[in-house]
Amino acid sequence: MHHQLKPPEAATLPRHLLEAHVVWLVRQCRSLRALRGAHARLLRLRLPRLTHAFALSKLLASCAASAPTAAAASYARSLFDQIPEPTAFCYNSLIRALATPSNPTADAFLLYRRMLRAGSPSPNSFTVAFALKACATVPALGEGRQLHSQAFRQGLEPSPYVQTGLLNLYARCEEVALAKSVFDGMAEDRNLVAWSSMIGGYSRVGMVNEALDLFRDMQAAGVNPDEVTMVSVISACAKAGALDLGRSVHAFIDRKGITVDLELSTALIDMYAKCGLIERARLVFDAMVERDTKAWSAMIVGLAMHGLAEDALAIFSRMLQLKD
DNA sequence: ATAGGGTTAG
Repeated sequence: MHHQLKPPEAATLPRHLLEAHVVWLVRQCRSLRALRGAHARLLRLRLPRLTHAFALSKLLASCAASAPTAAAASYARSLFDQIPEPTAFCYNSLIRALATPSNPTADAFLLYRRMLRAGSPSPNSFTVAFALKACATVPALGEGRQLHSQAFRQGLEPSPYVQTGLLNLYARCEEVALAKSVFDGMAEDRNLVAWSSMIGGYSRVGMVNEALDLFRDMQAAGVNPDEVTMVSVISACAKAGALDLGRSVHAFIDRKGITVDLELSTALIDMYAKCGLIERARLVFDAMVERDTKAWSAMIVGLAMHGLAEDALAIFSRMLQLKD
């Protein structure tokens, strides 16, 4: 009954009901295409001006929360441009949507700067957190450092989302000393994301002992690792070529009931291959319910490293067959 | 009025 709302009815309904309808309609959308469809239907309702702005904001936020693609970014920009007086919420959503891997220029950062220059609306912790994420995606260390000092000046630095955003930015930029100083400053607020990000940073630069020590500290601090944490821990074992350790970490994963998802399976394949247990790598690969290009590649590269060229080519053919 | 951090191969 909700979806049968017609323009003549829309004009007579109270605003909160129209807004509820907008929320309901946007929440149904599972894809950009669906979002565009909802947009078209909302336009036909000829909503009052304020409700229309509300609808555009909701569409924009949903677009920003969808898969970070170039298409989502450009649709988000077009939505933003239709909003007469964008609020901080709108800016935040667009900054979030612009943080795509296919958007190598720091557009999100430029928009943040434009917001600052205009003087209004004022950025909040969401703005900084999304902008930091964009800088981490690029990655853009210089822009991220500017965000850091501005966040400090605006008193937004204490937000845990800003903290983890900074930590992650530095970790992704391989600035482990900077990442560590943010991490140390978090003291009481160190949550799962902060621990995972810091462990990931150490693992990325090959500081495997630091990564593994931190993994132990994390457990001592009573924070339970999840599958994302374990990807970095397994990757540290792979880089160290530490088979015994890798096996015991794998046993830990099973014992704790941590989900071995696509990413963790790929990390395990890589670890077993690098540590010399290609058959265990193959077992993990065979047990996977879905495989992406990285999973196939980890298996193929692993077999190739072990001199199993024919097996590698056989897997490659299987991969090609499944593609079409 | 509405929203949010972390993951892997070569």
